[in-house]
Amino acid sequence: MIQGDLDKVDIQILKLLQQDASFTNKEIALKLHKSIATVHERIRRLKEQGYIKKIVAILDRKKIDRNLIAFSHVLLKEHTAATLVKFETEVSKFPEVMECLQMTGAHDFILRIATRDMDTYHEFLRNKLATLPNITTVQSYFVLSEPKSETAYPI
Amino acid sequence: MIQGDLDKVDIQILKLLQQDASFTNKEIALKLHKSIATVHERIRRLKEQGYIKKIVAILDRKKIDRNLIAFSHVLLKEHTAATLVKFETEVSKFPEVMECLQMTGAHDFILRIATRDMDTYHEFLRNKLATLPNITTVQSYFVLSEPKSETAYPI
DNA sequence: ACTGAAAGATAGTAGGC
DNA sequence: GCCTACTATCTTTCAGT
Repeated sequence: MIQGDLDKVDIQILKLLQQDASFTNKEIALKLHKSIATVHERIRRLKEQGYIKKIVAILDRKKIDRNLIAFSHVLLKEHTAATLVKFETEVSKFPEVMECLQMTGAHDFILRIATRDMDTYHEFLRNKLATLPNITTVQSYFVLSEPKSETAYPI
Repeated sequence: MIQGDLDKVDIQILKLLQQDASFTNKEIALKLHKSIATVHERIRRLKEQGYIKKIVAILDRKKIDRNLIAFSHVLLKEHTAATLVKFETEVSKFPEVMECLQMTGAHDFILRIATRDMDTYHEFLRNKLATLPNITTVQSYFVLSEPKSETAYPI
């Protein structure tokens, strides 16, 4: 199944809404040379069918005092199904963990951790992450700069 | 400066909009026990002052046929200012590159690459990424599963 | 700062092509 | 699948506290 049953107009709508979901139906209708009702119906369907998962606000993390982003590469001791699920469940409960990704290769999981600063990260590591059972190692890398940061998928 | 000049109500609004930006002012006003006009004015200010950078639609990547997410760890030959900027600029032009992060530690950059499948990634690597000057090595890791995936910062 | 109410714009619905 | 037209709801503004 390639691109489900999306036509050109659907793709254009998704492209626009990925960039800016505060476009009105009227604005989109103008850009795509369709009526407002058509655009409305398309978007309703794209939401209903799950192409659009949610509409969210993206904040400026520096302004809300989340200056440090860490990528923590985690290696576990065992890889039983139960161990993996347990780790995923527990680590997902920490609000500092924005992403938990199970990976191929040298590490089991990559975590994206947002904290105020290095001290706060250190605290998180010692008092939260490192207390989980079954962890072998955690290697921490930190974001120096973000030349590109997109939520939009190429379509 | 801790949390700029945001009060409790601002924080609550940001929390809500990070989770779901399609809440109406009325819904937010009800939740926070404020008037619609107050909520409206708060949100206007939060946008104007840059706390809210943008409102976007988050798509289901599997539905739009972006099944493979790769993290590509890139090491450059030189680290002159010109070299770094050149790399950042060029790599940011590729639509497959959703994120380009300069990192501390063993690698210079981590790239988040979204492609249809392994073949498409391989193609991207050979024909696009690996053609950039000054690259020493690219190590590719792939996402097996996403137990947690959030755009919302903890606040 | 916050509020209620008015005015204007938008989302959402219905019926027909 | 697309449209026009209508209604409900929401955003936005503003005078008043």
